Amino acid sequence: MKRSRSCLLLSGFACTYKLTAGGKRQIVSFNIPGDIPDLQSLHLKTLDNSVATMSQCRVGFVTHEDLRNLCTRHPRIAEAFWRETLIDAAIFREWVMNVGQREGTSRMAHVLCELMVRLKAVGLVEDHACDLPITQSEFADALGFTTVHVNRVLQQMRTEGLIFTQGTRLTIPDWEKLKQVGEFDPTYLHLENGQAAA
Amino acid sequence: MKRSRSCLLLSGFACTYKLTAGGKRQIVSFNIPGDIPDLQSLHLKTLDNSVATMSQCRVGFVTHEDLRNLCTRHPRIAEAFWRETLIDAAIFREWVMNVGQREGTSRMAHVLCELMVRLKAVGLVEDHACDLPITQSEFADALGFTTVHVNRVLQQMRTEGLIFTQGTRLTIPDWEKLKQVGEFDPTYLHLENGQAAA
DNA sequence: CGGTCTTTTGACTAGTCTCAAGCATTGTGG
DNA sequence: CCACAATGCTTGAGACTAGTCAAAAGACCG
Repeated sequence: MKRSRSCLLLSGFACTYKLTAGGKRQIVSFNIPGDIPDLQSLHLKTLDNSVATMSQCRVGFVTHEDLRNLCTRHPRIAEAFWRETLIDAAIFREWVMNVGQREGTSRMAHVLCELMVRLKAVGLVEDHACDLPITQSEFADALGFTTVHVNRVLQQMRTEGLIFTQGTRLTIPDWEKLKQVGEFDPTYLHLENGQAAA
Repeated sequence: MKRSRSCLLLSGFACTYKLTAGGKRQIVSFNIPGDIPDLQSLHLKTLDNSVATMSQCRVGFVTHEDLRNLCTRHPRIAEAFWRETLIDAAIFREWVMNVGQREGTSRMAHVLCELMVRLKAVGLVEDHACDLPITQSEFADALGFTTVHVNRVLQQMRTEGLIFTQGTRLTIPDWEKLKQVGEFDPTYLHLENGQAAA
Protein backbone atom coordinates (compact mmCIF):
# COMPACT_ATOMS: atom_id res chain seq x y z
CA MET A 1 0.00 0.00 0.00
CA LYS A 2 1.28 3.44 -0.94
CA ARG A 3 1.71 5.89 1.88
CA SER A 4 1.30 9.61 1.33
CA ARG A 5 3.04 10.74 4.47
CA SER A 6 5.81 9.81 6.85
CA CYS A 7 5.82 9.97 10.59
CA LEU A 8 8.32 11.44 12.98
CA LEU A 9 8.63 9.83 16.38
CA LEU A 10 8.54 12.64 18.94
CA SER A 11 8.60 10.62 22.14
CA GLY A 12 8.39 6.99 23.15
CA PHE A 13 9.80 3.81 21.65
CA ALA A 14 8.72 1.94 18.53
CA CYS A 15 10.15 -0.80 16.38
CA THR A 16 10.19 -1.78 12.72
CA TYR A 17 9.50 -5.42 12.03
CA LYS A 18 8.80 -8.03 9.39
CA LEU A 19 6.88 -11.30 9.61
CA THR A 20 7.91 -14.61 8.08
CA ALA A 21 5.38 -16.68 6.20
CA GLY A 22 5.30 -18.88 9.27
CA GLY A 23 4.26 -15.93 11.40
CA LYS A 24 7.52 -15.36 13.23
CA ARG A 25 8.43 -11.75 13.87
CA GLN A 26 11.81 -10.18 13.27
CA ILE A 27 12.32 -6.72 14.65
CA VAL A 28 14.79 -5.06 12.30
CA SER A 29 15.25 -1.82 14.19
CA PHE A 30 14.29 0.03 17.31
CA ASN A 31 12.96 3.51 16.75
CA ILE A 32 13.70 6.22 19.27
CA PRO A 33 12.62 9.86 19.50
CA GLY A 34 13.83 11.80 16.48
CA ASP A 35 13.56 8.85 14.11
CA ILE A 36 11.43 8.80 10.99
CA PRO A 37 10.71 5.06 10.80
CA ASP A 38 9.10 5.18 7.37
CA LEU A 39 11.13 7.83 5.58
CA GLN A 40 11.83 5.23 2.89
CA SER A 41 8.19 5.33 1.82
CA LEU A 42 9.01 8.65 0.20
CA HIS A 43 10.60 6.79 -2.70
CA LEU A 44 9.41 3.20 -2.43
CA LYS A 45 5.91 2.50 -3.60
CA THR A 46 5.25 -0.61 -1.55
CA LEU A 47 5.92 -1.03 2.13
CA ASP A 48 7.89 -4.14 3.02
CA ASN A 49 7.81 -3.79 6.78
CA SER A 50 5.58 -2.67 9.62
CA VAL A 51 6.01 -0.40 12.58
CA ALA A 52 4.73 -1.01 16.09
CA THR A 53 4.95 1.05 19.23
CA MET A 54 6.59 -0.43 22.31
CA SER A 55 5.43 2.28 24.67
CA GLN A 56 3.21 5.33 24.61
CA CYS A 57 4.37 7.47 21.72
CA ARG A 58 3.82 10.93 20.38
CA VAL A 59 4.23 11.21 16.64
CA GLY A 60 4.12 13.96 14.05
CA PHE A 61 3.14 13.53 10.42
CA VAL A 62 4.60 15.13 7.32
CA THR A 63 3.06 14.65 3.91
CA HIS A 64 5.27 13.35 1.16
CA GLU A 65 4.25 16.34 -0.89
CA ASP A 66 5.69 18.69 1.70
CA LEU A 67 8.80 16.57 2.03
CA ARG A 68 9.32 16.54 -1.71
CA ASN A 69 8.91 20.30 -1.98
CA LEU A 70 11.37 20.73 0.86
CA CYS A 71 13.86 18.51 -0.92
CA THR A 72 13.61 20.29 -4.27
CA ARG A 73 13.90 23.70 -2.74
CA HIS A 74 16.71 22.86 -0.36
CA PRO A 75 19.07 20.28 -1.82
CA ARG A 76 21.03 20.25 1.42
CA ILE A 77 17.99 19.00 3.23
CA ALA A 78 17.42 16.33 0.62
CA GLU A 79 21.01 15.30 1.12
CA ALA A 80 20.53 15.14 4.88
CA PHE A 81 17.45 12.94 4.53
CA TRP A 82 19.23 10.69 2.08
CA ARG A 83 22.10 10.47 4.52
CA GLU A 84 19.71 9.47 7.28
CA THR A 85 18.43 6.55 5.23
CA LEU A 86 22.02 5.55 4.48
CA ILE A 87 22.75 5.42 8.19
CA ASP A 88 19.67 3.28 8.68
CA ALA A 89 21.11 0.92 6.08
CA ALA A 90 24.44 0.88 7.91
CA ILE A 91 22.62 -0.10 11.08
CA PHE A 92 20.83 -2.93 9.24
CA ARG A 93 24.18 -4.20 8.02
CA GLU A 94 25.48 -4.21 11.55
CA TRP A 95 22.39 -6.12 12.69
CA VAL A 96 22.95 -8.75 10.02
CA MET A 97 26.42 -9.23 11.42
CA ASN A 98 25.23 -9.21 14.99
CA VAL A 99 22.57 -11.83 14.39
CA GLY A 100 24.74 -13.87 12.05
CA GLN A 101 28.01 -13.95 13.93
CA ARG A 102 27.63 -13.18 17.60
CA GLU A 103 26.08 -15.36 20.23
CA GLY A 104 24.31 -15.01 23.54
CA THR A 105 25.74 -12.32 25.75
CA SER A 106 27.76 -10.71 23.00
CA ARG A 107 24.73 -10.29 20.73
CA MET A 108 22.65 -8.81 23.52
CA ALA A 109 25.45 -6.53 24.66
CA HIS A 110 25.81 -5.17 21.15
CA VAL A 111 22.23 -3.98 20.79
CA LEU A 112 22.32 -2.52 24.27
CA CYS A 113 25.44 -0.55 23.37
CA GLU A 114 23.80 0.65 20.18
CA LEU A 115 20.69 1.76 22.04
CA MET A 116 22.69 3.57 24.69
CA VAL A 117 24.73 5.50 22.14
CA ARG A 118 21.72 6.44 20.05
CA LEU A 119 19.73 7.48 23.10
CA LYS A 120 22.67 9.46 24.40
CA ALA A 121 22.77 11.34 21.11
CA VAL A 122 19.22 12.57 21.69
CA GLY A 123 19.77 13.33 25.35
CA LEU A 124 17.97 10.37 26.84
CA VAL A 125 20.89 8.94 28.79
CA GLU A 126 22.05 10.22 32.16
CA ASP A 127 24.79 8.65 34.22
CA HIS A 128 24.94 5.62 32.00
CA ALA A 129 21.29 4.95 32.62
CA CYS A 130 18.16 5.24 30.54
CA ASP A 131 14.55 4.22 30.41
CA LEU A 132 14.13 1.26 28.07
CA PRO A 133 10.52 0.09 27.74
CA ILE A 134 11.44 -3.01 25.74
CA THR A 135 10.17 -6.40 26.86
CA GLN A 136 12.31 -9.51 26.82
CA SER A 137 10.12 -10.96 24.12
CA GLU A 138 10.78 -7.88 21.98
CA PHE A 139 14.50 -8.28 22.50
CA ALA A 140 14.05 -11.90 21.50
CA ASP A 141 12.40 -10.92 18.21
CA ALA A 142 15.16 -8.42 17.55
CA LEU A 143 18.02 -10.80 18.29
CA GLY A 144 16.67 -13.97 16.75
CA PHE A 145 16.45 -15.63 20.16
CA THR A 146 13.53 -17.01 22.10
CA THR A 147 12.16 -15.15 25.08
CA VAL A 148 13.45 -17.88 27.35
CA HIS A 149 16.94 -17.50 26.04
CA VAL A 150 16.91 -13.72 26.33
CA ASN A 151 15.88 -14.13 29.93
CA ARG A 152 18.81 -16.41 30.64
CA VAL A 153 21.26 -14.19 28.85
CA LEU A 154 20.08 -11.15 30.78
CA GLN A 155 20.38 -13.01 34.07
CA GLN A 156 23.91 -13.93 33.29
CA MET A 157 24.72 -10.36 32.30
CA ARG A 158 23.30 -9.16 35.61
CA THR A 159 25.38 -11.55 37.65
CA GLU A 160 28.45 -10.59 35.63
CA GLY A 161 27.82 -6.96 36.46
CA LEU A 162 27.36 -5.97 32.83
CA ILE A 163 23.94 -4.47 33.35
CA PHE A 164 21.70 -3.39 36.18
CA THR A 165 17.94 -3.13 35.81
CA GLN A 166 15.08 -1.85 37.90
CA GLY A 167 11.78 -1.93 36.10
CA THR A 168 12.30 -0.44 32.67
CA ARG A 169 15.36 1.49 33.79
CA LEU A 170 18.66 0.16 32.51
CA THR A 171 21.99 1.13 34.04
CA ILE A 172 25.39 0.24 32.66
CA PRO A 173 27.82 -0.11 35.57
CA ASP A 174 30.87 -0.57 33.34
CA TRP A 175 30.51 0.86 29.86
CA GLU A 176 33.94 -0.21 28.63
CA LYS A 177 33.28 -3.79 29.70
CA LEU A 178 29.91 -3.90 27.97
CA LYS A 179 31.43 -2.42 24.82
CA GLN A 180 34.12 -5.05 24.86
CA VAL A 181 31.72 -7.93 25.39
CA GLY A 182 29.49 -6.65 22.57
CA GLU A 183 32.48 -5.93 20.34
CA PHE A 184 30.90 -2.54 19.94
CA ASP A 185 32.44 0.05 17.63
CA PRO A 186 30.06 2.97 16.98
CA THR A 187 31.60 3.90 13.64
CA TYR A 188 28.64 2.47 11.75
CA LEU A 189 26.26 4.88 13.47
CA HIS A 190 28.00 7.77 11.69
CA LEU A 191 27.47 10.25 14.49
CA GLU A 192 28.73 13.70 13.56
CA ASN A 193 30.52 14.23 16.85
CA GLY A 194 32.09 10.85 17.45
CA GLN A 195 30.57 10.52 20.90
CA ALA A 196 31.73 6.96 21.28
CA ALA A 197 31.36 6.90 25.04
CA ALA A 198 27.86 6.89 26.45
CA MET B 1 38.80 6.65 5.21
CA LYS B 2 36.97 8.96 2.87
CA ARG B 3 36.44 7.76 -0.67
CA SER B 4 36.32 10.17 -3.55
CA ARG B 5 34.66 7.85 -6.03
CA SER B 6 32.23 4.97 -6.27
CA CYS B 7 32.52 1.87 -8.37
CA LEU B 8 30.03 0.24 -10.68
CA LEU B 9 30.22 -3.52 -11.09
CA LEU B 10 30.11 -4.23 -14.82
CA SER B 11 30.61 -7.98 -14.78
CA GLY B 12 31.41 -10.66 -12.23
CA PHE B 13 30.36 -11.20 -8.65
CA ALA B 14 31.44 -9.38 -5.52
CA CYS B 15 30.24 -9.14 -1.95
CA THR B 16 30.03 -6.57 0.80
CA TYR B 17 31.18 -7.74 4.19
CA LYS B 18 32.04 -6.74 7.73
CA LEU B 19 34.42 -8.33 10.23
CA THR B 20 33.75 -8.87 13.93
CA ALA B 21 36.40 -7.96 16.47
CA GLY B 22 37.04 -11.69 16.72
CA GLY B 23 37.81 -11.84 13.01
CA LYS B 24 34.66 -13.58 11.82
CA ARG B 25 33.30 -12.39 8.51
CA GLN B 26 29.69 -11.56 7.77
CA ILE B 27 28.80 -11.05 4.15
CA VAL B 28 25.94 -8.56 4.18
CA SER B 29 25.17 -8.59 0.47
CA PHE B 30 26.10 -10.14 -2.80
CA ASN B 31 26.88 -7.68 -5.59
CA ILE B 32 25.97 -8.53 -9.14
CA PRO B 33 26.54 -6.70 -12.43
CA GLY B 34 24.81 -3.33 -12.39
CA ASP B 35 25.32 -2.80 -8.67
CA ILE B 36 27.16 0.13 -7.14
CA PRO B 37 28.40 -1.52 -3.95
CA ASP B 38 29.70 1.67 -2.38
CA LEU B 39 27.17 4.24 -3.51
CA GLN B 40 26.63 5.09 0.14
CA SER B 41 30.12 6.56 0.34
CA LEU B 42 28.70 9.51 -1.56
CA HIS B 43 27.16 10.81 1.67
CA LEU B 44 28.87 8.90 4.46
CA LYS B 45 32.34 10.04 5.40
CA THR B 46 33.60 6.82 6.89
CA LEU B 47 33.29 3.39 5.39
CA ASP B 48 31.86 0.76 7.71
CA ASN B 49 32.19 -2.24 5.44
CA SER B 50 34.46 -3.73 2.82
CA VAL B 51 33.95 -5.13 -0.63
CA ALA B 52 35.59 -8.24 -2.05
CA THR B 53 35.34 -9.89 -5.44
CA MET B 54 34.18 -13.48 -5.65
CA SER B 55 35.13 -13.92 -9.29
CA GLN B 56 36.90 -11.98 -12.01
CA CYS B 57 35.19 -8.62 -12.22
CA ARG B 58 35.13 -5.62 -14.49
CA VAL B 59 34.39 -2.38 -12.72
CA GLY B 60 33.90 1.22 -13.69
CA PHE B 61 34.64 4.22 -11.50
CA VAL B 62 32.74 7.46 -11.11
CA THR B 63 34.06 10.31 -9.03
CA HIS B 64 31.83 11.65 -6.33
CA GLU B 65 32.28 15.08 -7.86
CA ASP B 66 30.72 13.88 -11.11
CA LEU B 67 27.97 12.07 -9.24
CA ARG B 68 27.16 15.14 -7.21
CA ASN B 69 27.02 17.35 -10.28
CA LEU B 70 24.76 14.82 -11.95
CA CYS B 71 22.47 14.83 -8.94
CA THR B 72 22.21 18.62 -8.69
CA ARG B 73 21.53 19.05 -12.40
CA HIS B 74 19.06 16.18 -12.69
CA PRO B 75 16.98 15.76 -9.56
CA ARG B 76 15.31 12.72 -11.08
CA ILE B 77 18.65 10.95 -11.21
CA ALA B 78 19.39 11.89 -7.63
CA GLU B 79 16.03 10.45 -6.72
CA ALA B 80 16.81 7.24 -8.59
CA PHE B 81 20.12 6.83 -6.80
CA TRP B 82 18.49 7.51 -3.47
CA ARG B 83 15.88 4.92 -4.33
CA GLU B 84 18.61 2.40 -5.12
CA THR B 85 20.12 2.84 -1.67
CA LEU B 86 16.66 2.44 -0.15
CA ILE B 87 16.26 -0.86 -1.93
CA ASP B 88 19.65 -1.95 -0.61
CA ALA B 89 18.35 -1.15 2.86
CA ALA B 90 15.21 -3.19 2.20
CA ILE B 91 17.41 -6.13 1.24
CA PHE B 92 19.42 -5.75 4.43
CA ARG B 93 16.19 -5.84 6.43
CA GLU B 94 15.20 -9.05 4.68
CA TRP B 95 18.62 -10.53 5.45
CA VAL B 96 18.24 -9.69 9.13
CA MET B 97 14.99 -11.63 9.08
CA ASN B 98 16.47 -14.48 7.10
CA VAL B 99 19.42 -14.92 9.42
CA GLY B 100 17.39 -14.27 12.54
CA GLN B 101 14.32 -16.39 11.89
CA ARG B 102 14.87 -19.08 9.29
CA GLU B 103 16.93 -22.19 9.65
CA GLY B 104 18.92 -24.54 7.45
CA THR B 105 17.29 -25.27 4.14
CA SER B 106 14.84 -22.41 4.38
CA ARG B 107 17.58 -19.83 4.97
CA MET B 108 19.64 -21.13 2.09
CA ALA B 109 16.65 -21.33 -0.21
CA HIS B 110 15.81 -17.73 0.49
CA VAL B 111 19.15 -16.30 -0.60
CA LEU B 112 19.14 -18.50 -3.66
CA CYS B 113 15.71 -17.19 -4.61
CA GLU B 114 16.88 -13.63 -4.10
CA LEU B 115 19.94 -14.19 -6.25
CA MET B 116 17.92 -15.79 -9.02
CA VAL B 117 15.42 -12.94 -9.17
CA ARG B 118 18.09 -10.25 -9.10
CA LEU B 119 20.16 -12.03 -11.74
CA LYS B 120 17.09 -12.53 -13.85
CA ALA B 121 16.43 -8.80 -13.72
CA VAL B 122 19.80 -8.14 -15.34
CA GLY B 123 19.44 -10.95 -17.86
CA LEU B 124 21.79 -13.46 -16.29
CA VAL B 125 19.26 -16.26 -15.87
CA GLU B 126 18.24 -18.63 -18.62
CA ASP B 127 15.92 -21.59 -18.18
CA HIS B 128 16.01 -21.27 -14.42
CA ALA B 129 19.76 -21.60 -14.48
CA CYS B 130 22.66 -19.23 -13.87
CA ASP B 131 26.35 -19.11 -13.22
CA LEU B 132 27.00 -18.59 -9.51
CA PRO B 133 30.69 -18.36 -8.61
CA ILE B 134 30.06 -18.39 -4.88
CA THR B 135 31.88 -20.90 -2.68
CA GLN B 136 30.21 -22.77 0.15
CA SER B 137 32.36 -20.91 2.61
CA GLU B 138 31.10 -17.61 1.18
CA PHE B 139 27.52 -18.80 1.54
CA ALA B 140 28.41 -19.72 5.09
CA ASP B 141 29.63 -16.21 5.85
CA ALA B 142 26.48 -14.78 4.29
CA LEU B 143 24.07 -17.03 6.14
CA GLY B 144 25.74 -17.15 9.53
CA PHE B 145 26.47 -20.86 9.15
CA THR B 146 29.70 -22.80 9.07
CA THR B 147 31.04 -24.17 5.81
CA VAL B 148 30.36 -27.68 7.03
CA HIS B 149 26.76 -26.89 7.69
CA VAL B 150 26.26 -25.19 4.33
CA ASN B 151 27.65 -28.29 2.67
CA ARG B 152 25.16 -30.52 4.48
CA VAL B 153 22.26 -28.22 3.75
CA LEU B 154 23.14 -28.12 0.06
CA GLN B 155 23.39 -31.88 -0.09
CA GLN B 156 19.98 -32.22 1.42
CA MET B 157 18.58 -29.68 -1.04
CA ARG B 158 20.08 -31.67 -3.92
CA THR B 159 18.55 -34.92 -2.80
CA GLU B 160 15.23 -33.16 -2.30
CA GLY B 161 15.38 -31.90 -5.86
CA LEU B 162 15.39 -28.26 -4.83
CA ILE B 163 18.61 -27.43 -6.64
CA PHE B 164 20.90 -28.95 -9.23
CA THR B 165 24.54 -27.95 -9.54
CA GLN B 166 27.36 -28.63 -11.95
CA GLY B 167 30.46 -26.64 -11.19
CA THR B 168 29.44 -23.06 -10.61
CA ARG B 169 26.23 -23.47 -12.59
CA LEU B 170 23.05 -23.57 -10.56
CA THR B 171 19.77 -24.86 -11.92
CA ILE B 172 16.43 -24.64 -10.17
CA PRO B 173 14.31 -27.65 -11.19
CA ASP B 174 11.19 -26.46 -9.40
CA TRP B 175 11.03 -22.72 -8.83
CA GLU B 176 7.74 -22.73 -7.00
CA LYS B 177 8.96 -25.35 -4.59
CA LEU B 178 12.16 -23.44 -3.83
CA LYS B 179 10.18 -20.26 -3.32
CA GLN B 180 7.91 -22.02 -0.92
CA VAL B 181 10.74 -23.59 1.07
CA GLY B 182 12.50 -20.22 1.29
CA GLU B 183 9.26 -18.38 2.09
CA PHE B 184 10.30 -16.08 -0.70
CA ASP B 185 8.23 -13.03 -1.56
CA PRO B 186 10.11 -10.64 -3.88
CA THR B 187 8.18 -7.55 -2.78
CA TYR B 188 11.14 -6.25 -0.82
CA LEU B 189 13.29 -6.12 -3.96
CA HIS B 190 11.02 -3.40 -5.32
CA LEU B 191 11.42 -4.43 -8.95
CA GLU B 192 9.63 -2.05 -11.27
CA ASN B 193 8.01 -4.82 -13.30
CA GLY B 194 7.00 -7.27 -10.62
CA GLN B 195 8.84 -10.14 -12.25
CA ALA B 196 8.22 -12.44 -9.34
CA ALA B 197 8.90 -15.62 -11.29
CA ALA B 198 12.48 -16.31 -12.31
C1' DC C 1 52.91 -32.44 -11.10
C1' DG C 2 52.83 -30.36 -6.66
C1' DG C 3 50.36 -26.95 -4.06
C1' DT C 4 46.26 -24.59 -2.85
C1' DC C 5 41.49 -24.07 -2.51
C1' DT C 6 37.04 -26.25 -2.17
C1' DT C 7 34.00 -29.93 -1.04
C1' DT C 8 32.85 -33.86 1.64
C1' DT C 9 32.65 -37.00 5.76
C1' DG C 10 32.48 -38.54 10.65
C1' DA C 11 32.18 -38.16 15.58
C1' DC C 12 31.44 -35.34 19.28
C1' DT C 13 30.02 -30.92 21.56
C1' DA C 14 27.58 -26.76 22.57
C1' DG C 15 24.24 -23.20 22.00
C1' DT C 16 19.68 -22.51 21.61
C1' DC C 17 14.84 -24.14 21.28
C1' DT C 18 10.66 -26.37 22.95
C1' DC C 19 7.38 -27.35 26.10
C1' DA C 20 5.41 -26.65 30.34
C1' DA C 21 4.67 -24.61 34.47
C1' DG C 22 5.02 -21.28 38.31
C1' DC C 23 5.73 -16.56 39.87
C1' DA C 24 5.56 -11.39 39.74
C1' DT C 25 3.72 -7.16 38.41
C1' DT C 26 0.34 -4.07 36.72
C1' DG C 27 -4.04 -2.22 35.62
C1' DT C 28 -8.91 -2.49 36.19
C1' DG C 29 -13.67 -3.38 37.51
C1' DG C 30 -16.68 -4.54 41.23
C1' DC D 1 -9.52 -1.13 48.03
C1' DC D 2 -9.22 -5.77 46.91
C1' DA D 3 -9.52 -9.61 43.46
C1' DC D 4 -8.36 -11.16 39.26
C1' DA D 5 -7.09 -10.90 34.51
C1' DA D 6 -3.40 -10.05 31.59
C1' DT D 7 1.11 -9.51 30.62
C1' DG D 8 5.78 -10.20 31.44
C1' DC D 9 9.48 -12.76 33.91
C1' DT D 10 11.69 -17.01 35.63
C1' DT D 11 12.81 -21.95 35.93
C1' DG D 12 13.66 -26.89 34.58
C1' DA D 13 14.34 -30.88 31.60
C1' DG D 14 14.91 -32.80 27.32
C1' DA D 15 15.50 -32.31 22.14
C1' DC D 16 17.58 -30.57 18.11
C1' DT D 17 20.13 -27.38 15.13
C1' DA D 18 24.37 -26.05 14.12
C1' DG D 19 29.33 -25.77 15.60
C1' DT D 20 34.03 -27.88 16.28
C1' DC D 21 37.77 -30.56 15.09
C1' DA D 22 40.11 -33.40 12.06
C1' DA D 23 41.03 -35.42 7.90
C1' DA D 24 40.32 -37.21 3.28
C1' DA D 25 38.96 -36.57 -1.43
C1' DG D 26 38.35 -33.55 -5.48
C1' DA D 27 39.17 -29.55 -8.26
C1' DC D 28 41.96 -25.92 -10.10
C1' DC D 29 46.32 -23.62 -11.55
C1' DG D 30 50.84 -22.28 -12.56
